[in-house]
Amino acid sequence: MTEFYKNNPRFFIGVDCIIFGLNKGELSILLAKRQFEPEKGKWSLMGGFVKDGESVDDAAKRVLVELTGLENVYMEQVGAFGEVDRDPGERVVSVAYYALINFDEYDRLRVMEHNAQWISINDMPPLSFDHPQMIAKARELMRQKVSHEPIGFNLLPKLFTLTQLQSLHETILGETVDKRNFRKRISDMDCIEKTDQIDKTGSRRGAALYKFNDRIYKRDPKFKI
Amino acid sequence: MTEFYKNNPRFFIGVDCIIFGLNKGELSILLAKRQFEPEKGKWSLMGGFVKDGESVDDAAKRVLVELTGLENVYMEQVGAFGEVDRDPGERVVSVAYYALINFDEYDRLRVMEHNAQWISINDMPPLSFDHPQMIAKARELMRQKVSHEPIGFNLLPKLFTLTQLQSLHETILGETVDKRNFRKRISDMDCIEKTDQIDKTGSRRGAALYKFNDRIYKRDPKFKI
DNA sequence: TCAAAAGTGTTCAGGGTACACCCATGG
DNA sequence: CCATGGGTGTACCCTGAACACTTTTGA
Repeated sequence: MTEFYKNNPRFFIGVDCIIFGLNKGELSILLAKRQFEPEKGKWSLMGGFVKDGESVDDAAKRVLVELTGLENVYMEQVGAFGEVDRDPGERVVSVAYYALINFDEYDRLRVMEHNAQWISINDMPPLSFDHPQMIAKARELMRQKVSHEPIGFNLLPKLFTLTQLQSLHETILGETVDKRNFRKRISDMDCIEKTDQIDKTGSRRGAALYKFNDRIYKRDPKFKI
Repeated sequence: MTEFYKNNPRFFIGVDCIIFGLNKGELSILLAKRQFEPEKGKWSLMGGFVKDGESVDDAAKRVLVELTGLENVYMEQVGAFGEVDRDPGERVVSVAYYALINFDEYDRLRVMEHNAQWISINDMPPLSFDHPQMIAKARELMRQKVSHEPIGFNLLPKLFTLTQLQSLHETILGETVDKRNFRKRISDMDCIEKTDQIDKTGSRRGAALYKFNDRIYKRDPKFKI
């Protein structure tokens, strides 16, 4: 190692995952009650440390797999959080990521083993460290993206009703939208296809199930909701 | 330190600053030819290492002051770059920031002492490490922001002509805009005020000089160009 | 007198928004 | 038969886009 590097200090680098899922129609985050100090007893994002020989992105993916068993999940970096005292235990610079997972597919056992629970974003308990800021920034990034890129489908089942899709968008955007206008925009988009299947669980009448067609989207990546 | 932390490795944490300025009307970045290995001879963003007891944001501000003498500069975090081999010399995780500075105000001497030069973004030389990706992401973030928030004025003199402002926006957005439509939008915004001064350097006829009124903007923070 | 940049309005189309009622079904 | 969510069309407004000529003045 050259002189250039070795006069500088080294730091722990953490990753924190803001894992979004739709729990009974409610946009929720996987949180765990901390089992150890510092901030034992507060709720906390799922995190870990970057290992030797592991990229920061890979560390985040590893944390996600350890907790949910899911690979190839949609993830975005939220940013680095580097205040000196952000972790009262030790100096840790943390890189936050958000992930959008399909609620039907994750490994229940792993989540239980980590004492993690789904908490609705409308019902956040006190959180440790700077995790509230991480979540706020993640939600803002998601909000900016959801209207222009088809990321919302990562949160929905493969087949979904338009009411589910609209409700998800309303939650992410934080505002209601007109049902007819919403459906008009949907029907203008080739990449959202009606199937011949019907969902009978949400209403007596039943609602048509739709699916997102990635191939069509890739061929003509326009998207506007 | 608890067991929880101490089994994890520590890393150098770098900061890299993408310093934008308007050099003779050209959007440019301060770059330095690397004086030492690794990648000696290639061009490089201005960077440094996070020190003990210093936040990551503060490290970026320190690098900016060391190079330009400027404080209270507009800066945004671009993100963390954490690939294992991104720096061939040593494992360094780097957090990139972009800064928008007023070209009239920086300290020429400091820049010279660091062998830094302004290079137009249209004329980028080969850059070291993952600096091209950092610049690309910074430009994308700036592009997203410039139409909705008044950040462009950080790059302009206190008094500027509408032609200068339009040209800046065109450079950042990467597309030309109609002069009349642009000026119509400007005149709709109370926070951009015409002064009674005239710039005679850009044309024979002379162009009215405008200024950005931060107080008015803060009172009614709407902005749309 | 001419080159070079500053400055100025109108028209049109398309997208976005507002809005209310009937349908199908299970209980 | 009724409660519940599913599904549908139109009219208007307004924003955004296109577009060309006159003015000023230093050289």
